[in-house]
Amino acid sequence: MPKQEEHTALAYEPVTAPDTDTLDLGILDDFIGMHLRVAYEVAYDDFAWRLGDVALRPGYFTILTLIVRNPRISQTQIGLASSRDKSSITNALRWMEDNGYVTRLRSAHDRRTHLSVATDKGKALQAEMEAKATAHIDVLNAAIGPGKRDEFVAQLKRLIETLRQAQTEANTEACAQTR
Amino acid sequence: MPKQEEHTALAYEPVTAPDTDTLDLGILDDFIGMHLRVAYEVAYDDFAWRLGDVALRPGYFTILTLIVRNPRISQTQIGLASSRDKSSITNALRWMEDNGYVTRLRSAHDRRTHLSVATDKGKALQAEMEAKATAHIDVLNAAIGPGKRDEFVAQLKRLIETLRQAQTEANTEACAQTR
DNA sequence: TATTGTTATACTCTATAACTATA
DNA sequence: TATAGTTATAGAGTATAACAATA
Repeated sequence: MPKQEEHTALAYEPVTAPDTDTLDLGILDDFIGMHLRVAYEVAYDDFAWRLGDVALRPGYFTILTLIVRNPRISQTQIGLASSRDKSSITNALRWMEDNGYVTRLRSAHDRRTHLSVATDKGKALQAEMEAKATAHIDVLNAAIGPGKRDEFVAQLKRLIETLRQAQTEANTEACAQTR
Repeated sequence: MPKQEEHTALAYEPVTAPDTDTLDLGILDDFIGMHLRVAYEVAYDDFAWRLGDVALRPGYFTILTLIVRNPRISQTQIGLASSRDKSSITNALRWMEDNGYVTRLRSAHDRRTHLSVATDKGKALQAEMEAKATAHIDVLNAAIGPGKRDEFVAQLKRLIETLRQAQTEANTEACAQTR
């Protein structure tokens, strides 16, 4: 028995595939989640492509920008502002420190917190990335439509807020029922 | 030397973190890529939560829907329509076949292509998922704004199209320069 | 030569849980 | 007890590249 047959029971019938150009997407055309995934992917790839030689990965731009604009920001704050868990911040921050983009201090008021500050090299890198981010955003804005950027971003934010609230409420209910 | 100091040169100075509520996001507020990532995440989580007991993962909904609405669709066609590589389709399809949701035939016209058809069980599952997807989409639409759904989706699609074209053109140029 | 699907492998991004040190 | 950050680990989702069968 050929290995392939282990998982597939192929019938050899005179059948043909539907026409690729007229596939019926049904509900998928309105299924925002799919479009969000693909949009995120192409946006990520475009920014990564524009960064080119610049060493940082796209995801690190967010973190470095937060540090440059908010000296002595803590890692918990970075996580909150970038919607990532603190454990996801640690690796990025270590890489930035190892490569001389960031220095970490320790708060005198609470010796648990590590406060990040950008070095001159870090500030220069952030400026370089921000210039490429601006070009990237310009292309996105053109695609979204002239003057439509603000509303589009507002819609994305409202989407995020609403779903987070719905989740929080669902959790609260689940807890209440356990009691 | 404490292990921690291998990577961090902490200075013990009297410094404090900035105020969490007034962090300066700078360009990040307009950085659509970040919002797209988070929006995708919360949308994915919301749909996964709504699916609950239903066995399929959110990503499989797209594939199963394509098969139900386009009987005898090929795996390459599924990949194209869902913006995924054919190798990513294989695993999903094997799982669906192993669990009796899908049957695969082979085209008589081109014996390389495997054509997928949903079983009754598969159709029932797709209907169940689609009902939950509808509720999910309703919440998203409310957040986006009444009557704004179509434009929002159109913007996402245009964004995807534009960036893909830009990438294609860049590749073409790169090839031309190699000659 | 090109294409369909399979396989093995690996990568990115991210989270969870257990831990240390501080509070 | 609770919080900040670290670490080890794992998971989801996806792609790349080499391959066999077929065109």
